[in-house]
Amino acid sequence: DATQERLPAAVLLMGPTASGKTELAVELVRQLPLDIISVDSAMVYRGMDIGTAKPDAELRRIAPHRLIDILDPAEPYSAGRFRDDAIKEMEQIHALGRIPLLVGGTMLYFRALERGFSELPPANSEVRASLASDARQYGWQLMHQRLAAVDPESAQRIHQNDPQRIQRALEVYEITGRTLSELHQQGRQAPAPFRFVKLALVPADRECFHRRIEQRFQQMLQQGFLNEVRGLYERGDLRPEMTSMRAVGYRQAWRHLSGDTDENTWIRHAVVATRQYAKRQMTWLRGEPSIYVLPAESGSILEETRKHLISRAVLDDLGL
RNA sequence: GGAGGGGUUCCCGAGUGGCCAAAGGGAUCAGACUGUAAAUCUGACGGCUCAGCCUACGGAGGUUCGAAUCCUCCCCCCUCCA
Repeated sequence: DATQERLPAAVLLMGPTASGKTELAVELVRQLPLDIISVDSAMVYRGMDIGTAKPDAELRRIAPHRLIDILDPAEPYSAGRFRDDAIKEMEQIHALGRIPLLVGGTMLYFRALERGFSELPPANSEVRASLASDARQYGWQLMHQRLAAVDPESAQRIHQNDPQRIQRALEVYEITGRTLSELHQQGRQAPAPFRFVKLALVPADRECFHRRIEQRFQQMLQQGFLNEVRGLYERGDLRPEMTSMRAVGYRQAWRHLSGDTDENTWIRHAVVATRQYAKRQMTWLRGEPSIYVLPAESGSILEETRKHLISRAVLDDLGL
């Protein structure tokens, strides 16, 4: 832990959607030598602004966000790529004599940064396509059995109704000739070479929070969210199964635009999906070790956060 | 006024004498999470002093060993005819 202490600090600000992360981050940046890196699997996409609650141009002039708008929605992104990108950005920020502030809600990305992954091959679209086509023919139950034959350990861990994970496990085996469980046993990448100070914005009152989610969605609609998605829809090259178009809100709007749902229905579904997403994020947060929890509704969050950062000696390595 | 259809657990909706605290779906809650993660999946889901008991299928009675299911009356909703 002594070596750990010598590492430069990096601040992680986590929290479910609609908990006020961006606001807090921007305020912190105004007062402290922090530079923001976004930890968000949807904000990476250009042209997905309203539905991702991306900070607007003015906010970003005051508080630049890295890893926002780095991809076209037709391109895939992944946790692995995020890890590489984020470490690069963190090192750059450190080299400038500043401290990285990683803000977002994509919990797997935080996890990837802190704990790393095992040596696994990245996604391979051909292999995935061929597995998907097998699955269409035989059903995922049989695919799960196929997995059990080569990698019983993973098959036991992965539920037979979980197509995404079955596919991934089979993909890894097909590409490497080695099983996922075998590769897991060989350990993980090193954590990013930083000392993480973790903050979480967690809503204390669930009912209030749900109301807030609903209101925020209504706001997005007023800002023209549906038109934003219509623009993407009409490009013609995007498809609903792309990672970008599977994002909450976009997915439901897409279905509406293709005529599957009426206005009331898609809006209702989008709000529900947002709540459910937020709940999953909070499940991650509860299990997160050594995290400093701030009730999202509290009025003095900013002050409290500052004090905590100072007490954790975040600013010490800059000699502040 | 007449002829039909209907009122089921938070919502939608199946159930037509016992196997019904009641299919299925949704919501909600809880959980999992190693390169798709705003994804994908799992569990719980009337209450309790929990191998049992209590409350519950619009209301009140009745038939029956036994009713969400059958009968009577009442209340409410929908469609059509007048």
